[in-house]
Amino acid sequence: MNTATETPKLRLEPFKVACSSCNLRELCLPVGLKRENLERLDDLVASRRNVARGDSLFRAGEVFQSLFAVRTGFFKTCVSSEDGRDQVTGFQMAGELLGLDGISTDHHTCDAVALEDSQVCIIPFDQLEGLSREFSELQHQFHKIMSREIVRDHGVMLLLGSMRAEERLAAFMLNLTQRLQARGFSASSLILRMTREEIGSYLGLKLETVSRTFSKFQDDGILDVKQRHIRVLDPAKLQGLVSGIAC
Amino acid sequence: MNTATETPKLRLEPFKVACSSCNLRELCLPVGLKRENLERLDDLVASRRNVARGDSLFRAGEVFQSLFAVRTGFFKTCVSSEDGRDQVTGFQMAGELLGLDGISTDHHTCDAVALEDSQVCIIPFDQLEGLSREFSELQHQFHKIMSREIVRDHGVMLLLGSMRAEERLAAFMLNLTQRLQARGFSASSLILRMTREEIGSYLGLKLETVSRTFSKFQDDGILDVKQRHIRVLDPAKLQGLVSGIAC
DNA sequence: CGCAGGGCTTGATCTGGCTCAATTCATGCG
DNA sequence: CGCATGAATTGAGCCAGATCAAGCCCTGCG
Repeated sequence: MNTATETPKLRLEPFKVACSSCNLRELCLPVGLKRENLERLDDLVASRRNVARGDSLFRAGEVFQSLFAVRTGFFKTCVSSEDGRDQVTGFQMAGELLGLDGISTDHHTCDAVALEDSQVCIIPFDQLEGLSREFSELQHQFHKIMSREIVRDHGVMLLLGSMRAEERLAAFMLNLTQRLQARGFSASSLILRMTREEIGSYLGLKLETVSRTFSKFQDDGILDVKQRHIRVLDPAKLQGLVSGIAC
Repeated sequence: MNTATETPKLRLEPFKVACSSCNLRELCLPVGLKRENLERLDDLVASRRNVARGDSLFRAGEVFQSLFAVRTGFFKTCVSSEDGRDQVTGFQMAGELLGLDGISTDHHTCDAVALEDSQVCIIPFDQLEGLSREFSELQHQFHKIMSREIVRDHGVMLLLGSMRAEERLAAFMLNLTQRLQARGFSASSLILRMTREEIGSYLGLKLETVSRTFSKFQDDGILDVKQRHIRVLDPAKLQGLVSGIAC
């Protein structure tokens, strides 16, 4: 059926993508690993899992066994309180790790939900601990990743604890574009994978406030907003808002 | 001068407190360590540092070299944004670790300030990584501690993102009493080491709101508040507020 | 194609927590 | 001891963002 568009096979490509040849290796767990140790990591991170949009990768309460590295797609994580309140704690894109919260009690403490069809690499945690006892670079990189998550969380606390709606959304958009840029995407044009309500939950705002603030940024010539299609027209003004300039 | 109250010296006590004989070892880094490995940890955590009330243990921007375990006293950590906004990200008491944020960039990203005269154990981080490559129990316990910090941060995000002032203060008081209780203190009577402003910063509220909410809890018979002396009269009502009951 | 339903926008109104301000209280210091 | 100073309380008024409500847009499905 597909013969007309058959791709040329110049060399034998491994069917699965290994860490050692993954284009995310400079963002993900393998950072700083030597060639030979990278191959040991390949053995460990041997399997992958597809998660369809809307499905959850894991849920709070489930037993924790593995970390997951996002290969493609986009996730949100959310915690919920006893009385059903829900809080989005983060959005994860390619190269970012999911499941770190589960180490503390051997059970996941949040839900991870795919916001588009996604694929993750499965990293069995006991094996990761084993390998990181052998390679100090892997050990250190893993510690850095956990620490980075803590630092990120502190930043979100600062945002939630002391910023106004406009500043929160500006900080959010800036963070998103920076992370997309680090992955080779345009810093000025993007498609939001999450709803206004999910953004609102993350930023401690109601969806109407998020929507209104987007509209205001549009009026101010900072963004061009067409539903989930966003164009950043004036990144300097966004930065200014976050820094408290243009109060 | 003190001869009348001289304590009997039945056996030779080491002058310094070692991890292996520390009464916090069930809360701190040594959890799960075997006897013989504990002694290796003693060598690593060999020195301590006194921090007077109001002084900082470290500041954002300083080079990160060591973690610190609170031995006695009480700390706050706070991050600040470019424009000088300040956010308290946590309060730390005996047995809790400070400095985890520094691993990610080799520089501290927050200030740690003693809220009363305190003493910390110094844990050189490269040595900790070395030892945790030898002992998987130490490695795992350290990972659990980092993960627990992430889980705690997510809880704070939930609080900041979706709770009302009363619920926030109730959650805060409950958390504080539980941690004090785990350390052998009364769960019903405590002295706050921080100001209303610091509580407010942590909870995303203004100091006046914190003060008013304390007064309301007093009126409702939930707490007895005399400045920084707090008596918990009705822990069930506190719990109810957090759980969204008694709306 | 038409319609259902979820997501988004926008308007009107309300309110919890903020701001500003005045006192009181506790503590440490000359 | 008395005073200075920072911390806490309390009141009055206000406003950013929540809530309630209506309508629009886009997508997918029968």
